Parts: sequence; structure tokens; C-alpha cells
Amino acid sequence: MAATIRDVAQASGVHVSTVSRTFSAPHLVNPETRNRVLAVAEDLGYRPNRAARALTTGRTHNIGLIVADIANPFFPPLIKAAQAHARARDYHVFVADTDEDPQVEEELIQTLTKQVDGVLLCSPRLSNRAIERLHADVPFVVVNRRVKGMPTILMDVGHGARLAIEHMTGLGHRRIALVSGPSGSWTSGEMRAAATAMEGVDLVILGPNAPTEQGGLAVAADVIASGATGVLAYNDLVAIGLIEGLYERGVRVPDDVSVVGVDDIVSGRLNRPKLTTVAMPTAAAGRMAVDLLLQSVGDSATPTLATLETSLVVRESTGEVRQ
Amino acid sequence: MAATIRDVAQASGVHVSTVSRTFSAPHLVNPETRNRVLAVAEDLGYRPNRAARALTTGRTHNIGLIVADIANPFFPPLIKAAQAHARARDYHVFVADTDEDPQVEEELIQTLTKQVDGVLLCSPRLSNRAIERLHADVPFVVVNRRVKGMPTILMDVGHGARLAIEHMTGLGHRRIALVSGPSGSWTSGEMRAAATAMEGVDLVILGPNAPTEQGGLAVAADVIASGATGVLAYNDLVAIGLIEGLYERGVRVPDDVSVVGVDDIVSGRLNRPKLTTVAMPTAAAGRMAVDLLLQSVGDSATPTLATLETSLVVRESTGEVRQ
DNA sequence: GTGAAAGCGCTAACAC
DNA sequence: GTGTTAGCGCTTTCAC
Repeated sequence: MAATIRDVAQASGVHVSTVSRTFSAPHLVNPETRNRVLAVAEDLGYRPNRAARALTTGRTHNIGLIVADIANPFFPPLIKAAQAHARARDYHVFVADTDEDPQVEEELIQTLTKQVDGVLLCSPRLSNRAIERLHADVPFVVVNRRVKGMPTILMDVGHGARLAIEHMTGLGHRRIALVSGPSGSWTSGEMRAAATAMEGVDLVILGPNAPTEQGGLAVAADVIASGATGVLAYNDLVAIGLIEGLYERGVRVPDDVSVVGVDDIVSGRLNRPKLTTVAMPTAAAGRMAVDLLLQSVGDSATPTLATLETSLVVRESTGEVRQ
Repeated sequence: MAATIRDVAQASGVHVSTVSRTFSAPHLVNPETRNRVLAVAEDLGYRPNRAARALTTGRTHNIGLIVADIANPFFPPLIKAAQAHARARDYHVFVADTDEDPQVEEELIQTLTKQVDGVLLCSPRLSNRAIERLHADVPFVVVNRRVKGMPTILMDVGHGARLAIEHMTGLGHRRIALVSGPSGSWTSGEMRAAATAMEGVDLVILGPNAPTEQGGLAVAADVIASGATGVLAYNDLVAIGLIEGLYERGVRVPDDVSVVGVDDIVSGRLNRPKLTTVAMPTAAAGRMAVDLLLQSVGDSATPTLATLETSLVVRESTGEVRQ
């Protein structure tokens, strides 16, 4: 059995409270005693039990990170960044995957609340009502979704959509197709709003579509039928599927049609043609979400909204319109 | 503040132990009482505090999952599967990323041990000595690495390598290049051993190489110089980089050279040419690792070795040798 | 600066 | 079948 605080106390001839202090309030203990305790602790391989500590302090030093789908390439960079950032602040992170199921998500959060100081909700499927209810038990930060009065990280995909469309009109494209995502998606809504508001663009909206390669593949025929020469896809997966679908129908990218994705996942960089895309600041979002969460754990009454900028990465899937 | 066991006891007119029993040993309590307690608990939104429970039972119902790099596309399917499987068994999972740093890894495991019942180590960078030392404090399962006397999940990449090479020789390729991975890698060693043992193959080994797209890109010139017409790459990332590098040098895949990867990451399916690859059973490995871990938590004395089969997925990056 | 003691939320003997 | 009690490993008053 691993050493406990009592073992250390006994072995160093002080009482448990002194040992406790040397770890949680070192300045309160005589340097000499402190060093002795530290030496013994080192010797015994003692490490404070965080769970036991949590019982009295109310701080678990854990956070929960809930994403829709770990295997969706959009998430791993966010998870990685959030985890690294949390750990640098001495927090461990539970990660869980809801498989896009609201039921699972709610159940999950409930069993997690007691073990964490807060939860990071990434693109939750839960209703606002459910989120607000759960919020009574544990602090939240939501990413890419708006829930009133809740700390939020948004990625400004509307701006990215504008950049993408301007990029294409700059290349001479007039008729632009927006391949939208699932109907409930906040991101899709933002893209649509931004695109619709732009002037001098002959916009056609296609969708809703599944946010996957399949979704892109399936919409290829519609894109061709629409007569658009420029396409902004809901995300990179859709863009890649679409390019594939166009290719199968003898339409070349970027020669015949230009395609822009959203997210900047790894596959887009690896693919040929390399995908022009709206880069989402996923890593930054992960870090900032952790910061916001840790901060709102301290003082609960500060809902904040942070909007992170997106940018356009021009690669090979866009080109000048054919004469 | 959330309801505790005492609140429930008081509100339902029984003692805490009875409440405790209704949750952890329901059969020991009178159905009538049990229902009453359950109703009150539901009403109060009571959920047992798992951390507190762990303090007395010694079972946290958490596991740790440590991977080298969350953003490496090899891992997310494993993480996803392990997490889902664990949760189905009422376990939560901490996931952590060591960024390939042994120092970080060891420190991480140490702070995690008290909060988990066991740790899943995926392709650890730690020395065997360090692993064995840590093992005194917490059960482990290691994936794709051999540590004596430790429960292990291996993916039979040697078999996959044989399949890949046979596939290429079957297409008429005689001279085959093995683009190996980092020198310490168990996977790379297995591939090499399997390839070397094959007869009737004119094998040339290139490497070690970085396990990344860059590694593949950098080795392209050597592959061409080697005169090989078939290549087995350390993993898909390397294969994709290599194809890119060959392409830049005017060498076409599969027309001039056939390339096989290992892993079966998403990008390989999305890329053109779609990658022929040795599919690693990552999801199955994740699930099985959890099973093994949970089992070895029960009875500590059963180190087991499970070897999972790999398979060859033939897609578009391999073809008949040019006449 | 250090010790004593209570208590965090829960389980596990042991009584009855 | 249920109550009583001790205690898991730790922090935190409160004394001294």
C-alpha cells in the first residue's frame, strides 16, 4: 500500500497536520521541519491523495471535457491543448465522448459532477434547458454554442465564411454555393447568416447535410446542378467528400470548381488538392476554455464570452474561375 | 450544495447505512424501504460521491489512459473505444498526453495513481525499469510494447507486414523497401523482423525515420535511389508523405511505385490515391485493454498477453509492377 | 510553529 | 433488515 500522510507524520516525528501543511501551506511551517518532512515523504514515495483532499477542500483539481465524437478530427487538437493546459495548472482531465447522444451526455455529466470542478462542453447536443439545469451542480464552459448567462468560447466562423467567399469572388467566382451542415448546428447558422448578408454574391444554399465525407459526396450532384463555380463547405470532411464526388462526375477541383472547407483538419493538409480552408483555432479554444473554466470555478458569477478569430488558409483547392 | 447521503437518510427516515446499501447492495434492503429511499434520492437529485466512496472501498472507478500524442490520428479511435467501453462498465477515464516525453509521463502517472484503479499505457516512452517501478503503485496494461510480467495488448504488425509484402510480390514486385520508424519503436522492430525473415524478397531497409509525414517526405529520394518498386512504410503518415515526395520527383503511385502504409488512419481513406494499408485494430485494442485492466484490478496476479490480428486493406496505392 | 480533534461523504463490520 | 460505529486520507479550525 502506498504511503499516507500518517506514515510520513510518524516517520518524521511530527503530527499529520504538520505534514499536511508542508504540502498545502508550506510557509506556515518551520523550514527545518518542512525539509525533514519533505525528505521523509520523498523517501516513502508519499504523494497527497487528491481525492481525499477534495473531500475536505471541495476542489477536486479535475475537469471534465465532453465532446461529441473523439474520433472526429476536429476534436483531438482541442483535447490535446486543453489537457496540456489543464495539466500545467495541476488539473487532470476526464474526457468523454457522447456519440452525439443527448441522453448519454446528460447522464455522463451527472455522474461526473462530483468528481470535477467544472465541465467543458464542446458542441453539446443537449438542450439549453438541460444545460441550465445541470449548471446548478457544476460550472460549465460551452464551446461553439450560445447558452444565455454561461461562459462561452466562440470561434468566429462567420468572419471566416466572409473571408472564404471574398477569396472566391476575388478569383472571379460569382455564383457561390454554401453547403450547410446539420440543421441544429450553431456553426452552420453563423456561416449561413454571414454568407446571406454579403452583397454582390449570387448565393445558393444547399442542405442541410451530414457533417461527414458522406454528406459531401452526396451533395456533389446538387452542387453541379446549381451552376456554382465556388463552394464553401460546412467543414473539411464535407469538402473532401465533395471534391471526391465532383471528381467522380468529371468535375475537377480547382480547375472547374473551387472548394473551401472549414476546420483545418490534418487530412485537408495531406490531401491532394490540398484544401483551402477556414482554420478554426481549436487549440487556442481548448486552452482558453480551460482558463475560463478555472476562473469561473473561483468566482461563479462571471459569465464571459470570448470570441476567437478564424483565418483563411489558401492552398490548392481554389483557383481562378474558368473563362 | 448537492445532496449527500445524510440528506437522503434524514428525508426518508432511515439511517445513512441503509441509504448506502440501497445504492451499493440493493438486495440487502427491504424492497419497500429501498423504493422509498430511491424516490427521495431521485427527488433530491442525490448521486453517490464516487470520490468519497473510493476512500473506503479503495476502488475509484476511474482509469487513466496515457498516450504519446492525442493529435496523432492513430490514437483517437483507440481513445474513443476505450472510453466508451470503460463507461459501459461504469468507469470514467482520465486521458493524458505525454507529448512523447518520458519525464512528463512518469510524473503524470505518479499524480494519477491515487485517483485511478489502473493505467493504460499506449506506446510509452518510459524505460522498462521505470514502468516496473511505477507498477508497484498501480496496475498497468501496456499496448504495443513488451514489458515482462505485465498485461499486454499487442497488435500483430509482423503478420500485417508479411501480408503487405506478399501482396506486393504477388503484384510482381521483387525489390521492396521497408521504410522503418523511430529506432526504439516496438512496431518498427516487429516489421523489420517479419520482413527480414521472408524469402524470395529483395529487401532494402531505409531508416530510422520520423513517424510523420515529414519523415516520409524526407525519405522519398532514398526510396527512388534504392530502386525498389514496392514500399512498406512505418505508418500511414509516413506513407502519405512519401507519396507526396515521390510525386514531387515525378514518380507516380501506384503507376511507378507501390506504397503500403500501416495503421489505417482516416486520412488514408480520404487521400488520393486511397492508401493501401495494414489496418491496426485500434478500437478493439482499446476495448480489450480496458477489459484486461479491469480484470487485473480484481486479481493482480494474472499478467496476460493478447495479440490482436492485423489485416491488409487493399486500396489504390498499390498496383502491378511496370513491365 | 505545532498538536488535537472534528469532519468531508461514504462503506463495512458488527450489533440487534 | 436496519442501526451504530469506526475509519478511509486529508484539511482546517482552534488551542497551546
